[in-house]
Amino acid sequence: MVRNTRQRRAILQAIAQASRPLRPAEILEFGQKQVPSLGLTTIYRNIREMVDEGRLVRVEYPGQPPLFELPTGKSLPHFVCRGCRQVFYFDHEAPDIPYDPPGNFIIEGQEVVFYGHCPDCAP
Amino acid sequence: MVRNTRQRRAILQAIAQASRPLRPAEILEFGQKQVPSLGLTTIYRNIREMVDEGRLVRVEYPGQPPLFELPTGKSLPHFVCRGCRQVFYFDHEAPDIPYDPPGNFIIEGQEVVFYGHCPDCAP
DNA sequence: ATATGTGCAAACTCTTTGCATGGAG
DNA sequence: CTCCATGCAAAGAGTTTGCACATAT
Repeated sequence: MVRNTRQRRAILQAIAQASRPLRPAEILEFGQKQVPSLGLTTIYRNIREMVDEGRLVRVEYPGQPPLFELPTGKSLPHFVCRGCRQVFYFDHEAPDIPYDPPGNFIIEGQEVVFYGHCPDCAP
Repeated sequence: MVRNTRQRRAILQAIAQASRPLRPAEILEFGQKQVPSLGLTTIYRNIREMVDEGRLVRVEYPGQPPLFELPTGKSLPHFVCRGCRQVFYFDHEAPDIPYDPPGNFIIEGQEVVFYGHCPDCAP
């Protein structure tokens, strides 16, 4: 039984209104404008549940703490620049790779990371 | 001036002998078989330098602390088990993905991560 | 009424930093 | 003999947990 609390509404609203993925501390900051008593613990507990339910997506950038955003629906390949180390999303989906796994490994999904140089860091 | 210490040799040897990327705590565990006094601080300081020099590669998977491995030259696909969360290497190279990058991005390499269940965690 | 959700403080994990000692060159 | 490297302890980020109180249903 999932309860519809002020806190949960504030958390989702904060993420929905942002134009970029947010850190937990940022969700707290924005959420407290709706519910001033909101605590970090509640943020963590709720984003964890929401990620498990698929209502939220965790985004990881190398060497940084994770960010959270609403699901976009597609799994876009990302690109790590060897110059500035920034991470970019490519906006077209990458084709699946045909791969025959050894032993009894069961492949259920895949992710592709491209490395190279972004336009600003072109060698 | 980089010094060739027992500790550095132990760290590199631990990583070289492993059949999978290691966490800093695992590097410590294996390295202490060579140099019992080896400390975690030394691990962190050295892997950071080695990564900067390109003698070591940092591998990041969502929701996990980073792992470290030697540069392979070829891109062996990694496999992350959704059960035990361990990371495995697959020993055959994955075929390159034909992908046309947007704008002026230059793709120099790629890495593929498969997700699923390993033999021990088969559902 | 009742069980789930919240908020505080404390615990925990991973990583970095300060500083005196150790050892490679 | 000089410095760089090491190891300890402590500090720092980010995250999780224990527990009493609040509140949605």
